[in-house]
Amino acid sequence: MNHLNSERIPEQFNIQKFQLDLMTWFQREKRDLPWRKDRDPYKIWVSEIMLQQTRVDTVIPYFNRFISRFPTPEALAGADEQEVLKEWEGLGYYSRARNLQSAVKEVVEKYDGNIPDNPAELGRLKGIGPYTKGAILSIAFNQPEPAVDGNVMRVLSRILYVEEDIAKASTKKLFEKLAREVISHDDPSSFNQGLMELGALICTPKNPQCMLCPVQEHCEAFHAGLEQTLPVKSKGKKQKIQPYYVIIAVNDHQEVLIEQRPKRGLLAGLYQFPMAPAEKRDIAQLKNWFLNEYGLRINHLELLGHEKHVFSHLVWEMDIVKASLEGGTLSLKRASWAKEEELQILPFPVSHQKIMQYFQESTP
DNA sequence: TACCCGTGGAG
DNA sequence: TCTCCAAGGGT
Repeated sequence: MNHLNSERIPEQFNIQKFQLDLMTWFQREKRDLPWRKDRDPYKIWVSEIMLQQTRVDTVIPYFNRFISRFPTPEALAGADEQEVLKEWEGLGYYSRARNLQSAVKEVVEKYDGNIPDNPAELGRLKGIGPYTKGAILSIAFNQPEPAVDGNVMRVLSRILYVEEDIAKASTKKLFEKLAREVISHDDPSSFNQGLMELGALICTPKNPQCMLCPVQEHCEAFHAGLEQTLPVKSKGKKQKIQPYYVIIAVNDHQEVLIEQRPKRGLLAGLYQFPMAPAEKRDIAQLKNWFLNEYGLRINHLELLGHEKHVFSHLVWEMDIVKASLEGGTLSLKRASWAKEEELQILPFPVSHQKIMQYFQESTP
């Protein structure tokens, strides 16, 4: 059905020399990163989860704080989930944090705190997919397992002239086969990290620095003058726009109304200010909606401003309104009143940290 | 398979 | 301002 692996490797491709050139360059040029100070599998694991779809510069401070707070699998396993989410606040893709803690708990319970060093057990842990499994096995345990991420697909697509669409999920399997063929068995850690480091520093998506490339002589795309056209990557679809009213409701004690988001889905388990879908909803309907949802009567509404927040797959257009409530004790539902100090302890998504600014500026 | 799931930086 | 993204995984 599909071609044999060897058909994808050019006849004249010198695997040994390629490995040597790549790893020699990596040893000389590798960045001094916090998770490269030792080979603690736990730290490698945490770093790999944080680095998923996230830039190195963004991760560094989060990694340092996280490891300082949870230095061992036992420390993370014993922490409150809310505390873990607070450490993850602002990093995005929050299910990573939940899955990481869940998997670490399993490691502590089933493996006495020792991270598994085999593909089967490691790959069964929550949040560890094919890439992360290979990264941990190669970097922490020096096993010759492929770790194919976006960097590796881009680099190998150019080196070996692969024209398959790297945006398709099925294409990753092809690159895993190719990586398995060219990986160094002497130093799988340096080889895999070298491939990724090359993708991050030299073989970049736009304007690759071929003149500085340590494996230029091995690169099919460069020889063809087509390094700019590879890899082939189809475009994603546009984000859907969602309009909302975000309500800042303050009581007589200068407490503000907040709620926890559902345990599943977008921003799961994080806190937020009440949000009303604004689709075809006027002020009267908004007051009615608020009464139904929270059991509180709005007296007057004041528009404080507008914020746009862009997610990977959707956009929130938020009108921020301050609600003055009718006096007296009413039957509060669903949400709760929070003091200023609680807002600092609970995890909020960045979109609602923006709202928090409005609250703090409106109440001296 | 296609879609869901965040954020901030670069050009 | 707009587009593309950055060391993916879950469902």
